[in-house]
Amino acid sequence: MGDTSGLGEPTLEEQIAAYQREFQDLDPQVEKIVNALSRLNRRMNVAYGRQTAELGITNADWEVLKALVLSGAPYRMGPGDLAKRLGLTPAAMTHRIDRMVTEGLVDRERDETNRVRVIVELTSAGREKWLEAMRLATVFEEDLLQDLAPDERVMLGEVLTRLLRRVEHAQPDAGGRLSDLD
Amino acid sequence: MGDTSGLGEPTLEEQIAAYQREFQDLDPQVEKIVNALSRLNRRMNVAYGRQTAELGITNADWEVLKALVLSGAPYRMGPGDLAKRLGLTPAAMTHRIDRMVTEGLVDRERDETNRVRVIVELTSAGREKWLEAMRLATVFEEDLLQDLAPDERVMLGEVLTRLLRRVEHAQPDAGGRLSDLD
DNA sequence: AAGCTAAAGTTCGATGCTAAAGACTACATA
DNA sequence: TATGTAGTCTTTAGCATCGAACTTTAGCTT
Repeated sequence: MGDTSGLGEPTLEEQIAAYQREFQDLDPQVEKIVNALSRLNRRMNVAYGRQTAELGITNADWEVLKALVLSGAPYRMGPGDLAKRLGLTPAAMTHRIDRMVTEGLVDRERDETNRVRVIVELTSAGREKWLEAMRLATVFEEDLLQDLAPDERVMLGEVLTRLLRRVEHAQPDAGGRLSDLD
Repeated sequence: MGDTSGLGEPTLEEQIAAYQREFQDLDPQVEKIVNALSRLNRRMNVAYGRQTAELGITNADWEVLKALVLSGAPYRMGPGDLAKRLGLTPAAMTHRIDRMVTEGLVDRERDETNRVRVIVELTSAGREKWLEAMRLATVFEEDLLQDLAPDERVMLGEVLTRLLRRVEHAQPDAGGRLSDLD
């Protein structure tokens, strides 16, 4: 008992209560924050996934496009750098690029100055896809934060970056195999 | 150039600047919050992954143990319910349970009252693993929030649950195939 | 009671990932 | 110039996942 919707997921409050029932020495305030962060992130990823699907690409594609665009003009990176940036193995990057080349989102060519290197370059179609995805994403994000007053937004941003600084300092960029960048 | 550490990841500030450079009509405040949320979550998952690895289990195992424990004594669920709870297909659940049975974390038996059903039950070893994982997790979580004053914690919890309520109301539990529960 | 329908779980084929091995290129050194 | 060495990408083998087909069981319907 206690499950609100069928079995999909208990409410956050129910879940915290269950944690307290099964584990002593638990700070409900901490658990509330941490679990809300996780859930929020999952919901955001679901939303992004819907939007990219709507555009005919995958979240995986979107990540690559994002990395290329954010690298700045002329929107070129090597597969190895892309892999590091996205937290993938180079092997996975090879296949991902294979697919994206056939989809026309990026071009792959050999670096003529160093023929062991490969250059992945954003196509104009790829850049356009990224822009469309960004338009959808920003609408969703603005809607998500709609209920927050301006000063709450400032405060939230400040607190989150403080947490981030703490955890990034603690684990100074260990090759985190847990994708889902930014 | 702007990249702080090799290529692993730009700082949050650098990234926001890149977004603004490549995309007009962007609210940096919103983007800061959203990107901080994503990064924070990824770092947390990396940390949890290290801890579970330390205990000789995977994050996948941990999710299943969590669902079983939080379901309350006698810590039994069907594979289908577990799959819904974790956002997996029943097929994936079958294999995951196979592995966890051989690891001694759960037992699998047929339901005698309805022989098409299967019951997955937490073993005492499984419960003990979950408790150990929780001990590690709570230490990490408390450390993460260490710099937050009590009133900041209250505020953060309140704001996050407000965001969560908004997004959960918007997508009322669509079978989000994006794992990483709670 | 026989057969239909729905539900639960497993099996099958394909995809994407990792880790490790392999192939190729550039650069340094002798 | 020959060769070792490091770096970059690709290939291979193994594993987890998904979507869909399949098997088994329970409960209805007639």
